[in-house]
Amino acid sequence: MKQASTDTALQQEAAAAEERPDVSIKEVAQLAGVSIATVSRCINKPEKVTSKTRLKVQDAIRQTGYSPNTLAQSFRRGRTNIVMVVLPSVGDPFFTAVMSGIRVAARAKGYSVLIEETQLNKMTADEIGAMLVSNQTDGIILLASMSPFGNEVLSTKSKRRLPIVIGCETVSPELADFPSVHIDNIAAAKEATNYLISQGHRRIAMVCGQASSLLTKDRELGYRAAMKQAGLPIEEGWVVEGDLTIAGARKATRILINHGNRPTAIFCANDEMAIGCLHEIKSAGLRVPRDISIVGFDDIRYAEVTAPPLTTISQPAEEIGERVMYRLCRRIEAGNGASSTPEIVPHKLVIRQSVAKPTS
Amino acid sequence: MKQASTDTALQQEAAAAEERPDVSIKEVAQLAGVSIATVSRCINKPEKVTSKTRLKVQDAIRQTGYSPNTLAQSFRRGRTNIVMVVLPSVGDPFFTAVMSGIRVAARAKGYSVLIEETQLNKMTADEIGAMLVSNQTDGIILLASMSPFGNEVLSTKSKRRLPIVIGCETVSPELADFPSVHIDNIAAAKEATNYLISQGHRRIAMVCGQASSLLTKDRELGYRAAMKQAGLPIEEGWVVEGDLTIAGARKATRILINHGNRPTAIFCANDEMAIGCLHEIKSAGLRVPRDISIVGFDDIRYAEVTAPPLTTISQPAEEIGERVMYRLCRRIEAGNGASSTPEIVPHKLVIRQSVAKPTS
DNA sequence: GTTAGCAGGGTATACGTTTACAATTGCTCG
DNA sequence: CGAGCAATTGTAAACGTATACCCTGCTAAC
Repeated sequence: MKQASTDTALQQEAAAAEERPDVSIKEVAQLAGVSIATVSRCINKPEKVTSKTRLKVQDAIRQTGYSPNTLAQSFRRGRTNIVMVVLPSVGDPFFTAVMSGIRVAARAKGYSVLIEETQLNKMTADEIGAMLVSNQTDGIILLASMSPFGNEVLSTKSKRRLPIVIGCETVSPELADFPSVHIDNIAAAKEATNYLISQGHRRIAMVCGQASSLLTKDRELGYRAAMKQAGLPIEEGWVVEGDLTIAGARKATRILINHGNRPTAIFCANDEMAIGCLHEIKSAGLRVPRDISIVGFDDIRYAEVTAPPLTTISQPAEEIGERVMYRLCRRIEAGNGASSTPEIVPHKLVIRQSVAKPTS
Repeated sequence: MKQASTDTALQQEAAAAEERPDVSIKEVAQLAGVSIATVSRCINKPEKVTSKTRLKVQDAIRQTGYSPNTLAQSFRRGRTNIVMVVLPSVGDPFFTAVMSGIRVAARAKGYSVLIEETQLNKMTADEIGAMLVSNQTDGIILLASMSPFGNEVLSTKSKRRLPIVIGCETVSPELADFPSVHIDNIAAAKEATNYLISQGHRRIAMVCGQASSLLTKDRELGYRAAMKQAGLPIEEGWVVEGDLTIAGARKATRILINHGNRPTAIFCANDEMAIGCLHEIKSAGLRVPRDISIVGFDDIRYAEVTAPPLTTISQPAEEIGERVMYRLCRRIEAGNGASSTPEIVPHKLVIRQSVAKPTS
């Protein structure tokens, strides 16, 4: 009896010291008078355990303030419940929208998400490799093209059976065995360009992204296809490269404004650049859309609050995020058995006020 | 000899099967003809090993395509080299700028970063707790106030010695033992308000953030202080709550526009809302700054491309991010011994064109 | 030539969990 | 009442790494 009361005191003490950093399953087992296996089962497969012992164990857990050591669990189970998403830049509102979608799906499935940027501090292929190799993650979502780093990195990981899915980015043929979800960038860019053409524009320029970005490369392809189809020439110097940022686009736009044969419309590979473009045109004392029309791409949330509001291609960003995350989950659960057909989601041309009929 | 050549063949095969998922340190040791301890030392403390054996081991590593199991390492060492950052929303350009700073510091220090949002799907206190408890991280950076969830969560973790630092957010007294880095929000808001007053405004309203956000609460405090100091009244209904989003601000602004005693200037608790405010005013057929002046807060990169460009308070976002990450590192390395004095970084009023003298 | 010192490498244990397998208990049914 | 079976619990091994400790052999100082 005396002994028992001492025990109780000790328990109280343990309870007071709540959340000591070092309570392990062992102490819980001891306190509950069961084996560690039983404690483990109580937590992971409660149905495998008598309600009586379960109660004992739950009490002990409460008293010790025990919570399982996630590191040990990850180690033992071989999974971390963390997924990595690789994107060009967290600053781009479009990608953050996709991230939102990813995140809600991740939460639903019990995953945390680790974010890596490729754009920031231009990573080397080695760094990318190192990044992918550190198996702290159960899978990877690529929102950024890895092609600048060589796709071998990917196939290597693929061999290692680390699930990878691709979002937004068009998938190059050699990566066809990765699931992907994205819009039809070529068709969308074509649609944007055709809209300008339908408004009477003939001198249409483009501010595209870096060559390294497949995604924007596709948009350039769509633009060129539309121009060709309409029998319109693309003058030397009408396709200039921004770097997907406002500043880059301003520089690019200045070139277009000073072009001997100034375009009456500019198609930008994303809205971020369209905003830069818009601002640069206004800074030059020209007016949008009267002097130059602009079409953007992505329909970020700032697109409708610019002056004038931006005509642009809208992508279902959150939806892409959710879908891509679910695809990844399927890959994690079912292995390479899970389907790898690309999932094409619909885009939409959103007409606002940055396009008018040309005056010249 | 024959045996040897067979071995070689096997090695080649292993090399071909590069990156098999299951090469462990054991196989490397066997191939190199040393113990696993030596292999481990070669990797972690190369100076503790003869260059001859080091070479042997490195060869073996190359041939097997071995890379250490990060999960096992984390488990053994008790650290993951992952830090978590908790912020209200990844969509806000200000926070993504802070994230950039965090990320460069993290990269420099060899950390990955895990992101959690509080705003998205309103988390419950329990969820927050669970989030913090999963010890997959070596430390936490809080860019969002935890006060809506009760600060006990934090003190609990603190007891567990999980390093926590606070960024951007003003630190409430009971959390004073956490290091923090932020601007003086009250002073900055005062400065913004005083600028409006100096331009002749007397009817100044404010669009503030949710009550749950200490950060924006401080800005409201600064605004009120400046008004009081200038002897200006704050009419009933002049302080309206946005939710830090464009949409929320538009709703709030509509109320202000329709106020019986319409303000001639509006101070917004962040730029995101200032953009919404700006747009709503223009939608109502009024002009900025002629009819209503606007001052924002944060100086996000869109602030200079609005029409008119936004007068706002600039924070050194990237710098805050870097500093806060370094503070966290010090906490991780030195424990609670590391200093916990708040680090105040300078803000700056950036005058653009959204403020004019009042006409009425 | 002997020994202290030391550096390099091996042996073996521990980290906290999960789980296959063994052992025990309790129960049912003949 | 005992055999057999199912349900429950215990035992112990394993995951891959890092490291404390020990052993070996070499060098240098006397």
